[in-house]
Amino acid sequence: MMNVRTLCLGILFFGDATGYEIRKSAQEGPFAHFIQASYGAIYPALIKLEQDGLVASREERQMGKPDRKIYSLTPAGLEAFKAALNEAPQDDVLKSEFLLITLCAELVDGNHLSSVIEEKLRWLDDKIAELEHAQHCCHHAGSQFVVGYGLAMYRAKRAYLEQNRQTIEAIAAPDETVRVAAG
Amino acid sequence: MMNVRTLCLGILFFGDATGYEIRKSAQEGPFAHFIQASYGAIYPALIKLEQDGLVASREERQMGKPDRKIYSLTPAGLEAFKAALNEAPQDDVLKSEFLLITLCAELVDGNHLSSVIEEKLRWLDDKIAELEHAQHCCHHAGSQFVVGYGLAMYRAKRAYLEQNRQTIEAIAAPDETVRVAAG
DNA sequence: GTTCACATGTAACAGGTTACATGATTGG
DNA sequence: CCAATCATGTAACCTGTTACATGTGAAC
Repeated sequence: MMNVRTLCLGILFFGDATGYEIRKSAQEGPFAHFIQASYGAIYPALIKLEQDGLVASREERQMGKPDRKIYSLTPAGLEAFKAALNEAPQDDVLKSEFLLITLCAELVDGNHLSSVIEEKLRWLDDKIAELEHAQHCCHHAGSQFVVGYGLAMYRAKRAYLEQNRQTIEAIAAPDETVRVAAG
Repeated sequence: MMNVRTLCLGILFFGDATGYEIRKSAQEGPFAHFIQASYGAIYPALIKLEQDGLVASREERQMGKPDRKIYSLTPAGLEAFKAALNEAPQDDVLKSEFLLITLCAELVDGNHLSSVIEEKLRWLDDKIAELEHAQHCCHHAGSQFVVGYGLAMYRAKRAYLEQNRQTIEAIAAPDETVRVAAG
């Protein structure tokens, strides 16, 4: 169910948008933490969706900027989206290179491990700040729920990481070990 | 970096295993929450890894059961794995149909939404129990860290979900709305 | 007797990503 | 002047999934 098609329908449910804007919603913004898609997937999906009558487009000429093609959900599109939502969801999937690195900390250069952790903490701080901001701006119930869910998750990760980083940093490989081995 | 190849090397780092066992590690067990792979990806990957000299295999005949091909990491394989770990990790990726459903709760049948939430709670309880068990069994620092991380995450999700479910259940579509619309 | 766990492998297919192609305007 | 943002789209490619093919023994 959760392919780029459904994703486009979902974003259009919240308002008309161009392919460019849909990709931005999937890349940044408060819902980016559980959604992702690239141009190469979105544009063909929108074309197909229009052929299937689930979305409609109107073109808009702009001065200076390129023309934009604004898509909107058709009644049939809304029904299709509803139908997708009312199916049983698949299990959530997390892919984390970060956790693989921490899992095998003894094979990782101490400096590298620390910098990876620092970066992760900074990234989490950014996300938390972004979601806290979104929480105060948006008053749609579903959005608030999802943003709150993300916040709870990120805060838990951040707290755990800060409190337990030393357990893996202690077993990380000293500088030279890895440098020699890799050479 | 985190493709099935690297995943196989990672699992073999913890001990020799067959393709069947590698897939089990990726599917169930304490690391399943950030790793995934199917037979169709693992077996070809192992064959390729052996051609590249990163793993070695020995065959074992068994009475009653099919023969098994036990793979182990070669020194070159260990170096390749180390090199992968010492690169900058890509951002974690979460795909969640569950969150898309909650985001658009007003389009979802109330009964369906509640049953999806109940199922999610049960799933989280199972995972939490599994990880709590793993925490007491395994004394490897990296494993403990990763299991603890997963626990912190799942507990935060569970608590948030239980405390906030009514905010979306309140706006879910009453029974008939969806049934009529979908018909 | 039928389903599950063990065990390996292939092939068709789906679903995406990355890079390319194009081009104007604005801000540093 | 160079980079970034806006804006759409294609094509080659990669990676992985699902389903198929095959077979035994144990448990229910």
